[in-house]
Amino acid sequence: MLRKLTSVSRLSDEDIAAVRSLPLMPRALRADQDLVRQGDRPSQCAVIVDGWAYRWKTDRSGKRQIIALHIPGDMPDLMSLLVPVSDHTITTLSEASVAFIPHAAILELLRRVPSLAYPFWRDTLVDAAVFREWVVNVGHRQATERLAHLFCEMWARLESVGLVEQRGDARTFPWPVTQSELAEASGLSVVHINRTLQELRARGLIETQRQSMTILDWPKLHALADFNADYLGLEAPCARPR
Amino acid sequence: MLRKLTSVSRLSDEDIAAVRSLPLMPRALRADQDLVRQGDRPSQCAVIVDGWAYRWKTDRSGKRQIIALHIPGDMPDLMSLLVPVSDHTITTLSEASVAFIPHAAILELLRRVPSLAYPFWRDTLVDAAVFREWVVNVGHRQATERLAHLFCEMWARLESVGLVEQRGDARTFPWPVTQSELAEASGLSVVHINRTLQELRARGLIETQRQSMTILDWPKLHALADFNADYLGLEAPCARPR
DNA sequence: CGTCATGTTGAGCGTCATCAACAGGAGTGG
DNA sequence: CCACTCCTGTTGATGACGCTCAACATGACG
Repeated sequence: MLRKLTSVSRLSDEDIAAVRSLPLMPRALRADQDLVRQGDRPSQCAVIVDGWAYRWKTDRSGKRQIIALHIPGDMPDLMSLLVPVSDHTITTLSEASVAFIPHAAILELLRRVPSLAYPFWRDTLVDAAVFREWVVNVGHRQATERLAHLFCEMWARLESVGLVEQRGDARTFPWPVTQSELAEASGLSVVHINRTLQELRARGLIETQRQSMTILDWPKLHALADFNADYLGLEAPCARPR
Repeated sequence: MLRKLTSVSRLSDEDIAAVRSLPLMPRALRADQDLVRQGDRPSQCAVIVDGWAYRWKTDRSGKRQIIALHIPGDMPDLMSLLVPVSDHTITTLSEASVAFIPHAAILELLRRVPSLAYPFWRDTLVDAAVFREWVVNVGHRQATERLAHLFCEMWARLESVGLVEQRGDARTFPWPVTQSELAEASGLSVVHINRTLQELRARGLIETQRQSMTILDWPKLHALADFNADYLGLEAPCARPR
């Protein structure tokens, strides 16, 4: 599982072994548990091994905005290594198993093998690219396109870690996200999410099952969303310097 | 000017000298010139010495979404060091002077002084934090609060590089952003921007001059925006590892 | 069998987009 | 110096997209 960490990030060589040597503190979590709270000063980073998590902020009025969804292989608080105080909360979306790695161990590793900083750094850059795309998404796409884009993104990310299933044209993947969480992630109301999902279903683009989602017509969904996966940095794992 | 690069980023010591030794290729640009285009593979990073720039993406229909505003001291395409292909375009907003630094020189510097990677890395993390806040901003704030938040953010960033002027309660700073650019940055229409600005002026919160803006009532604007500057990582420059 | 979380539907209304027109200033060329 | 154009800001009218409130349906779970 942890191999994803590096393979998703980008190519590496025998320092995969070095990364593997990092001490992992595995932990099983139920849904809706906080990994990191806003204002915390974590002393370790979390790697999601199984299950989903999300990051969110809240405003004065108490309404939440989900700013990122995280799937197995992600290190949602890698930033805590360098930015001491977290500016948001990270919560499990489903049952999840998470491995914690002490900051000290990572820093020590980077001291021994300085060039390993690049893959981690690049991971945070891809993270930032995803945020940029979310700005575009919530900034000026209509509800249907907005959801379509989100589904395309999540499909692409899940696909890169082998968590999708393709049968004919249908692409199925786990989807533990409720409509109200989807509303908080997309900046729409629950009611409107509901109707927009119905529209996407009626147009034959997607299908939802209990805890999973199926994209029935990828070309159309893709076109509707105006989706371009480049920003995910998945296809061109960068030859890292040094 | 370049001292801002490190001072804004975070504390450093005598390797400021090392950073200073980087070869700079200064260039004067007029407004509306592209620094980097979507799809480019830059071989150098840009540091904004004077003037403003912005990053944007466009969708199929041709409408632009501005995803970031950049001010003197920023390195808007630092990411190009590790992510070869740019997923967006960077354009000058005003007349600007920009210094370019070859990737090779930065990589060489980091090879000599590996721990210098941390300040640069942290810079990209703060960048990402700003994107997260933009997601919240365009995701679920109303027009007036959205603009108020943007003004607070830009004030805070400009203040940190000494580009604001305070006379009594009034805080004045350069503002080369037209209303239609503001619309593209905030995901609102030009017309609505215009009316929202009028409202902010009518409520005595801000005042706009030709190329500058004045915050007349910071407490009220701040409260309206629900602004919390923590995410900018300015007050707690992190003691860097190693 | 009740409770709770989630999903679904309807009605009414508000925020904000769109379309259109116009005003003022800056720069340009005659 | 005077059109002229272009860019920016401003205003009005109209309506759509999406929100809110409210009620109800469904399944999971104890």
